Parts: sequence; structure tokens; C-alpha cells
Amino acid sequence: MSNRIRGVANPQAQAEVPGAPETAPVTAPLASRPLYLQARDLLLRRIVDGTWKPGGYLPSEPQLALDLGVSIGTIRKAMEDLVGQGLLERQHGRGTQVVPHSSDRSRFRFLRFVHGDGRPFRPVALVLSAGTARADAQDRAALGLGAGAKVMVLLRTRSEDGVPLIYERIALPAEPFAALKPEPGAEMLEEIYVLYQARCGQTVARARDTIATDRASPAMADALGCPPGAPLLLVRRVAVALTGDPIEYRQSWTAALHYRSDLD
Amino acid sequence: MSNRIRGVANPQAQAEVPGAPETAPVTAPLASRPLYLQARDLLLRRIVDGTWKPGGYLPSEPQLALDLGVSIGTIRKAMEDLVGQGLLERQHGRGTQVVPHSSDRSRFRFLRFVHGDGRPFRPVALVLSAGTARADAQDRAALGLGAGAKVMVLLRTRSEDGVPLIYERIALPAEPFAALKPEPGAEMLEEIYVLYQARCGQTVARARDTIATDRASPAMADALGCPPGAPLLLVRRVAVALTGDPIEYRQSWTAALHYRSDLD
DNA sequence: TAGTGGTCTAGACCACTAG
DNA sequence: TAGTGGTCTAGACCACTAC
Repeated sequence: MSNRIRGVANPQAQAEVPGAPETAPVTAPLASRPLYLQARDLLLRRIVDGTWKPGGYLPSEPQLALDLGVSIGTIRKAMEDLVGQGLLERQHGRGTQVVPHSSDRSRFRFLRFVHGDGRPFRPVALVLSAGTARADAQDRAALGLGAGAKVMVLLRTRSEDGVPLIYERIALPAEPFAALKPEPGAEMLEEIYVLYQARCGQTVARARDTIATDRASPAMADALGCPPGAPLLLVRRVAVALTGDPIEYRQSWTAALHYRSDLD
Repeated sequence: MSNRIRGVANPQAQAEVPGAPETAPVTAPLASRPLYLQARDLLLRRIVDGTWKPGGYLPSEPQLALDLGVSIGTIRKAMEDLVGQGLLERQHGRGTQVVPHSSDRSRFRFLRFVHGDGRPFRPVALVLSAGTARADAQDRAALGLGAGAKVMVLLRTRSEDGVPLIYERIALPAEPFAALKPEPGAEMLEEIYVLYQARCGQTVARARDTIATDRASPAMADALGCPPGAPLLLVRRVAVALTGDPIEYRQSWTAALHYRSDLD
């Protein structure tokens, strides 16, 4: 048995020695990476490139095993890894699905805001303004952009029962999110990560949050109905895509809400 | 093959029908729980009850498979689950170890404080006071205690380069932590979870953090060198043991530090 | 060299979903 | 009923650690 998945790993080696017998590759850097990791990466690549879309089903295990030329057990091990990352979801008797971002699912994959008494916060978002601008230093650092790069900037509030509780600024790299087309004044009932995925093909895989205190700017005070300079909780989030590239830098300010990690 | 691990799962069924042939149990509630889950629970129980101590090694896979009367694959699956929870650590060629709480490991299993510029915070803790008291309402709610229950309360600061940056109150259920014996004025170089484990046999498995803003009380202002009433970041943590019981309620106040979730 | 965990396979049988 | 994933086994071979 060859030491790599057919036509998948080390394609350059294949290209360098076309038709060569299956001997040790000339350069053998990753040639012996475990098959299940190669399989996992291949599955991931097909998810990223859209071969299998969010909400869609993968081929069955026996089929994938045939396709990749490995045993079912190896396929299963590759899948388990992606299931653990929250990318795939297996349903007994039905199949294996690429997990779509749904508001419900997002609620449990990331830290989230709650009321002071622990009640969940169920917001409706209202877009205050949207447009592209030159990325500022913080945006560039968070998103790994060069000087002069453009970002789409959204300002919005998130309200419950008509009461705005969060003031939010979201910066996104301009091109991948050109199709987002947020409309000022529009209400967003869905979790915004659902829109990233549906409109822009961008899937948020993980996020890093940094929490600090801040003071209300006039704009925040106006939006949140608190005095300027009032102490606020500030949550900064950098979200990364399946590829590991940062795709969202978000700052959320709130006066009344708490932020929670659910049983880490 | 019997449908349960010998002498482990459903011992009451065994007791009710001693010497009975291996037929369906009279009451078959959990009789068909997968073997690997039964094996996982057994391993967990032996970790909790101290059969295998933190830092110690488990028997080898073939040995455990023999002991439990299951195949190695089933043992591996049980272990993988516990490895995923951070309870076990496998070392190729050496064995499988019960993970001891070390300061280094803790740093990556929980949310943590960082400096505003992202630098890690490496504190030394100083105990201000320690003693037992009647649990207040918040303590009881967090720790699941009844009215009149006693808690050990620690007040301490956490400093870097001699500068106190965190003021902290820790409430612990009195009896399990009687052996902690914190000494006011003592410096704690180790992560306190190491002490819980070493002195009291209590292992913190998971924690839930809730972050809010607060105002400095006179005591906090005094300890942190900020004006009374200054806005602070307040992190409340409820930590639970391997058994799932809450064993620590901690409140941490800071003026300068940020709090961070590292990638999810 | 002996013993450990790591990878990979092949196949039996079960449980769930859908038509 | 056909097809899917879930459990469980048995065994081969490899790679790492220790002595």
C-alpha cells in the first residue's frame, strides 16, 4: 500500500516523477504523515473549497474509503477530528453533514452575553451604518492586514425588547465580504455568522475574545442611553475562518450585560 | 460475550441474581450502554477515588483490556474521551498518565488574565486573610450549598513585579478544603489548583466564568492602589470537580488587566 | 531488547433513518 | 428493506521510551 492518499498528499512529488513506481519520494518531508491526517486535511479542503456545502452531506464512509483508498476506520478517525472541531455532524442512519452556522449552534460554540441574573440574551441587531474604509492600526493588527488595506466597517446595536444593550463595531476584510451588503436600518434577526456563510462563503471556525473595561464614547452613550464616560464592558473578538485566517474583528460594548464562558 | 464490563456496570443486577446465567437482566435500564462508556466511567471512577493518583500511570492497554474483559480498541476509545477532557495524557512508549494540575497546564485549560498589550500575566499571590465563615447567598448559590453551610474564604492579591493587579476572594466548601491551611501573609507561587489537588485531593475539572464590570470597594481600592469607586473588571468563576460538584467560587477584580479566551 | 502507545486494516453485528 | 453510522473485536506492523 502506498504511503499516501492517492492524488492528494504531496501532489508535487507526483508531478516531479510522473509515472514513477511507488518508491520513497525524492524529498520525503511529509510523506509519512499518518493517513488519517491526510484524509482529514483532504476532507477539510473539500469543505473549505465548497465541494460539500454547509448543510450538505458527505459521501458515505464506505464510499469515501474507496475514493481515498483507505479503510473505513481511517476515514472515521479523520471525521472524528472534524466532528470535534464542530465542522461535521454525524447522524446515525442518515449521514454526515457539514455543519451550517445556525444561530442556535453558534450560541454554544462561542462565549456569549447573558443578563446579570444568568438569563440568556436573545438580541435583535440593528445596523446603524456600514461602509468600507481604510483599516486603522487595530484592525490591521487584528486581521493581519497591510498598510492601506480596506475593511468593511459595520456599526450596529443589539437590542432585546426594543432596548439597546450592546453597541458594536465590526471590521471585515473588504473583498471577501463585498457580497455581505449590509443595509443601514435593517434588522438582523439571524446571527451574523450565518450571513457570512450564506452570502460570502466565509465560515467562522474559532474565535478569541479579550475582555476589558472601557468608557462610553458619545456615540455609545447615545446608542445605549448611558452617560458619556460611563464604565462599560468591552469584548474584543478576532474570529478566524476554517483556513485559520482572521476574518472578523469585533468590538462589543455593554453597560448591563455580562459575558460568559460555558463550562470550559 | 456479556453485555457489560465484569463487576463494574450495574452491580446491583449482579447482586440481585447471583450466579445467574448471562441472560437479559431483570431490569434492563442501562444494560446496553456501550462498553467503551462503561469502561470510561470505570477509569474515571478510579481516578476520582485515587486508585491512580495525579501524575501516576495507568496500567497498559493490554492489561486494562484483560482486566475489564474488553478489547484494546474499546479501552482506547474510553481513554480518548478522557484525554479529550484533559484528564489523561498519553505518551508514546511511556504510558498513560493521570494529568496533574501544574501551573503551566492550567494556564491553557482556563480563561486567563493578560496585560493590555497581550503579554501573559505571571502573578505571585499573597494571602491577605483566610478563615471559615457562614456562606453568604452568592456563595451558596454558586456552590450549591444549603442555608447555614460553612465556607473557607480566602482574600488575596496577585502581583507581578511587586505590583498588585488583582484582588481576589475565593470561597470553598469548608470540609473538603479543611486541609488547605492557607497562611495569611504567605506567598503562593503555585497555581492554587495545584494546592487543591495536592493538599485536599480536589481536582478542578472545568470552570465557568462570568465577566462583568464593578466598582472598587475601599478594600479593593486599598489593595490595588486605585480610587474607591473606580471601574474594575470582575471575573466570577465557578469551578467544578471531576465529579461535577462545584468546589470553588472565585471573584477576581482588576483595573488594568484584560481577560482572554484563547481561540475558542 | 522489551514494553508502551500509534496507525491501519478487515469484518461482524447492531441501531437508526428513510422509503 | 436498503443504506447509513455506531460498536466491538482481532491482529499486524510501526515508533517511541527505557533499560
